[in-house]
Amino acid sequence: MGSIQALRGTRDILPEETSSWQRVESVARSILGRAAYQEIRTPIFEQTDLFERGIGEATDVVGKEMYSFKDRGDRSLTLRPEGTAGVVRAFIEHGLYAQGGVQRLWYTGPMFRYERPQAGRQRQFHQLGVEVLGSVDPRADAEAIAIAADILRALGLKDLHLALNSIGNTDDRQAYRQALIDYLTPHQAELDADSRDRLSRNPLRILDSKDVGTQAVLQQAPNILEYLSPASQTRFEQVKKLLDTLGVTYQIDARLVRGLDYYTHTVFEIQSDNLGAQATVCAGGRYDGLVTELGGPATAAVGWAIGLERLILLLQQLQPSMVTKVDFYLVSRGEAAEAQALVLAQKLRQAEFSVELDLSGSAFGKQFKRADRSGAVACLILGDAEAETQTVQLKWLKTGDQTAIAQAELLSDPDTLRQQIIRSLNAS
RNA sequence: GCGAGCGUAGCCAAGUGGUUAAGGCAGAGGAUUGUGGUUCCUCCAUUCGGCGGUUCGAGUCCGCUCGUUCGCCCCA
Repeated sequence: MGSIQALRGTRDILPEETSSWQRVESVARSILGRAAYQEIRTPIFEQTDLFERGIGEATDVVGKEMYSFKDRGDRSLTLRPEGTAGVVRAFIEHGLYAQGGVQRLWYTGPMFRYERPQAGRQRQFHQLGVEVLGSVDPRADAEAIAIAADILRALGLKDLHLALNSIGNTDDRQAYRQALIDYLTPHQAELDADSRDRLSRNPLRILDSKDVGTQAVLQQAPNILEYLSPASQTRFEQVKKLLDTLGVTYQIDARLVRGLDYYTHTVFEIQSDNLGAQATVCAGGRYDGLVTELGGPATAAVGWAIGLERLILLLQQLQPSMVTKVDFYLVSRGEAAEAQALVLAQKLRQAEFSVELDLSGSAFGKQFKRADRSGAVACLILGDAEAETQTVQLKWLKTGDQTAIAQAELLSDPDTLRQQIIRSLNAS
């Protein structure tokens, strides 16, 4: 192709798809609003440092997936690869902690990671996420998880499962990490190359390797849940009990570790079997250390993010998106009539009807064909004869009934007109 | 970064060495110069992602390249 195309890993969301996106946003917005979450909008790029410190230098996201560049002032900037770091930065920068209590925030927008695109994964993708800052209470974890489940359910999604785990506090994880290294080191030869590599760098990540040999070795590996301190254990028990009480079903997955360094205690993923290799639609957890890590006061926090492309993939498996249809399709021909039609269209719109004005100037026959295809409820016809008398033909496309009516009269009683439209829509 | 598959019109496609690149949808015009969803007619790719090679001859074979899809890594 000689012409310019969208960059690898990016794509256009065309009109036939935008209604799905709008539906997701409006469902999420209303559920979050009822739970007292407030929207926050942060910049799409930040100082590179923020992500390096927040997400962790050893993670793949920071190590090889960031879109980083120098600006004209020689500052290193990065297109945000996830939403939490920016929200926490704003939380600290604006002293939101000073307002006391708990901050419940949500956001949505594009994220960027330099990866090879595949099913459910792009370089520019969109997330909708929440961050609950300022509570250690296990109820905060349970509430956040329940709300995520609510949003997915309200959208009609089924066959999702919630995988849950606790990775404890920093000390717990340190102890477990050592135990895992001790166990795996003698088995090094049986591990796949990637896992062998991670043994020194990031041993926890070996747990979710897809390699069968590695998985076999892991069968006998120590379980992280047995390395939790009594306090961490109690905390995890509380979260589980609260989810039970809420009727949220989950499976414990002791192999579930997340890829970003900031997680502590509760971690979870909501997965689908219908997404190919990238099964996770929503993921999150607790991150009690991140706010201090980024220079703020000690603040406990939980959050999650939904991958919107993946969500919409699932939605479209349920039902193809539908095109919005218009009340009136306005057909006109002849100079005077075309001018009157433009005015009539505007007046109808001001009266809150939806109107599509045919601009083609082609023969009436062609315009009718388009009226039909547009799915409009009724067609308005304005030709020389109507222009002369300031009237318009009103034709109900379902029945073919047609009457002449003065333009002024059409606009004089919008309520009756609206009822007629509804009646026509309901008639099969 | 690695592996595999695939690139023919706006979309779905047939074609697997001989040249006039099927067909369908969508689109444009007409039969019907002011009445749709049916029908009928006409038009709609000097060219097969790009470049180079093999051959008398390439959409078809080979090489490279770009794009895309799926998988690995990793993640939402």
